[in-house]
Amino acid sequence: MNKAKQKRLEARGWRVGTTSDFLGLSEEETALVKMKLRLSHALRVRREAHGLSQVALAKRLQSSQSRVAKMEAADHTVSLDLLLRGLVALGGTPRDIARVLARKSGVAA
Amino acid sequence: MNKAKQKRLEARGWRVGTTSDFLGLSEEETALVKMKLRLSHALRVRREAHGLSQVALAKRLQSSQSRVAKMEAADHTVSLDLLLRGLVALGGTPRDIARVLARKSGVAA
DNA sequence: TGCAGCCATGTCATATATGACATATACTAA
DNA sequence: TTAGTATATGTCATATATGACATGGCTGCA
Repeated sequence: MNKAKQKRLEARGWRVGTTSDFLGLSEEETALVKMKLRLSHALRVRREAHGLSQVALAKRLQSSQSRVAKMEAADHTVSLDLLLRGLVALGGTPRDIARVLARKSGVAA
Repeated sequence: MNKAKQKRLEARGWRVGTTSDFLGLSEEETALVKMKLRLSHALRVRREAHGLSQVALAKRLQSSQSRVAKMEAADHTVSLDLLLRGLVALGGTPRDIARVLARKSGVAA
């Protein structure tokens, strides 16, 4: 179980341990993981809202299906950069993306 | 003159050409550049607010002075990732950072 | 039974970002 | 002047992220 999955469970209300530092997550690491999870979740929600498959989004991004899958899984090999580019490719504006980052639960569209 | 500097001038009100696509910036590229500029500006503002030199911040980030300088210059060799890590290292929360992304002008603290 | 579309996951060669270093400029104080 | 501090900028070896590919699971449909 890696940190990302760990954090995702918690974000969905599982309250593993004391929410934050179950495994040695520094405060700064948790902030980054939190952002990553929000972005990756929003990516999936929006991709589906657009009726696109991972393959279709990958084409827009000049990337590959496997990478899109990893993006949505908040894989540790995926940068925040790439997630931001993904959201932008789905029509997200800076203001949109700001809302995603600020939101506690990844709401729709 | 690269795209970043181009965009920064414009953000400060220079209105180079027709603001946006003076050089062939796609809409998606401008969104990303916009975010980068807001983050880099916020980084400088906050670093100074904390009374830190670039060297001091670099130490916190386990990076180097030159890289911090490039971060604040929105250099093309700097990722959004690194900028986000920089802001987090200065105490920025996801919500804080969201405000930075949404803001038109990089306000303080 | 296929078979096709969609997604997950692992591997790998290469592209890109990064820290470190050198060096330059600007400003201040002695 | 010289010295010290802060910042800017270019280069480079290496670390990391990326696209591509292979493969497997799952669902629905012929």
